[in-house]
Amino acid sequence: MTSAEKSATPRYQQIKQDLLDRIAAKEWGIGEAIPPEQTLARDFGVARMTVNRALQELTQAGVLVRRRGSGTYVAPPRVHTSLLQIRNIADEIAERGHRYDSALLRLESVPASADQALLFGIETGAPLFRSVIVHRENDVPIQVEDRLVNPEVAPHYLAQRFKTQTPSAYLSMVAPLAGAHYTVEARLPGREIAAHLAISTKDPCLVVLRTTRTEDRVASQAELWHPGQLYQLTGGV
Amino acid sequence: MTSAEKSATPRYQQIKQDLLDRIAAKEWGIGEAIPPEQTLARDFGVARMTVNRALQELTQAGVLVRRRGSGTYVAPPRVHTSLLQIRNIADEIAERGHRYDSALLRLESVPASADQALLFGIETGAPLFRSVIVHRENDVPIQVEDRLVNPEVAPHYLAQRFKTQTPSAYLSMVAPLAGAHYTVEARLPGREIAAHLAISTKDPCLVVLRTTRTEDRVASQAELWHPGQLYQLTGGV
DNA sequence: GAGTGGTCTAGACCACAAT
DNA sequence: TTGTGGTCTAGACCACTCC
Repeated sequence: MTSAEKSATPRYQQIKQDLLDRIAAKEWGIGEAIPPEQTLARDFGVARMTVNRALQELTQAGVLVRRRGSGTYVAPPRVHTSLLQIRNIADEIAERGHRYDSALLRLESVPASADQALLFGIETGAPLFRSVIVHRENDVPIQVEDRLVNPEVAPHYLAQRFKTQTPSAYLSMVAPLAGAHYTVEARLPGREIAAHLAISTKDPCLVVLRTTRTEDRVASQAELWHPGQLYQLTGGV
Repeated sequence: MTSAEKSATPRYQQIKQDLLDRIAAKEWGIGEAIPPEQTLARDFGVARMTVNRALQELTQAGVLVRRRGSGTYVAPPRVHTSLLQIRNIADEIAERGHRYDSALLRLESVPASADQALLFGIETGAPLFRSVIVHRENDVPIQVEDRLVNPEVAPHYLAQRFKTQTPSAYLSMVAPLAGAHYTVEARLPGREIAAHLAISTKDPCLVVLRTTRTEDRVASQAELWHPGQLYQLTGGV
């Protein structure tokens, strides 16, 4: 290798990314075989074990399917249970034939706490954008969305008004989102959330914590608070 | 290598299992360091890369935490479930390296209400089987499972004891399950559920309502109650 | 039999943490 | 400086699939 250059990202990561890009570009269709390890190793100029690691991880992630003695294939897109298909709340309400509206309660820049800094990969105290919005269905509050946004991903976030477009729609417009991670739990609301939802602090809420990422960093973290009785996540297999 | 013996399971898998067992046996406590790769490689009599793979996978599974330059540590227990899969709670707990046990609280035949009759496609007042089980992880109640079962699908349901096999495992054994439907909501537990979960009636619970079907009818409907703070559903895209 | 993935080796150099 | 994990190499043998 002539190169003295140090790439920050390991070789197998680069290979994963390259393969992901080429799959996204439909270089290989669903169910189609990608080149064997030997070939990829030669093409990328690495040892077979390095390609193997990239392929193993993509397989574990459900992107590829491997069959010993046969080959490596592009996996069919995973059908996310609709439990996961947490949709744009405005669309969802419109689909029910109801009236949707929202109110922007906060839109500000806040210094990152240590935890937040770690999550977003920025320095503690560095600015993060924050929006708090209440979403209503037929005038009934149905979700309070408390969102932190990475300024590097959406530098003009604070200039939005979020009347015609939800933050999540805006974000997916300005930055291609590569993935999301969810947690769902039951919690009691604080005073402020309870007030916005027009419920008591003793009424249980369904809280969806959602982290979205672009290719290389965390774009946004949202806490979605719903009255437990009014809101349900549903899905099937 | 003198050995001609073929172990069906690969070496790194055996190493993973061995480490899981030793963690379960509290050979190393939470946050404590396990021996470095070098040492493990010597002890197991394998190359460092083989130990490395075992440790990588346990790290990815959340069992270990690794810090470059420092060491490998036993991760704090997670209490998570994938939204994506219908998993057996016993397996899930075992996978975390924890101790699972359960208690059968009720096992009876009940007359179907009108709603239930409609759901199961039987006549109102016709018998339905019902079981109530509390599932525990390291002696902490983590789920109360209140389940109704279609007697036509599992006629011998009441003869089970559900000690070594959960109802869901039993059902998928006696009847091929064709699909499932979920609802998740936040609710306050009634007196009985709260007692079984050892929480207060004011503590919010995450309730998963799950209906499973065979090819042609509803096999079972379950209410799975979890303490809101202890239990989270997680998923990603 | 040829080609594929699954696993394993015995080294190596590096970045980073602890000291 | 020493020890740790992170990565990579250039081979190897095997089980399996496909022809």
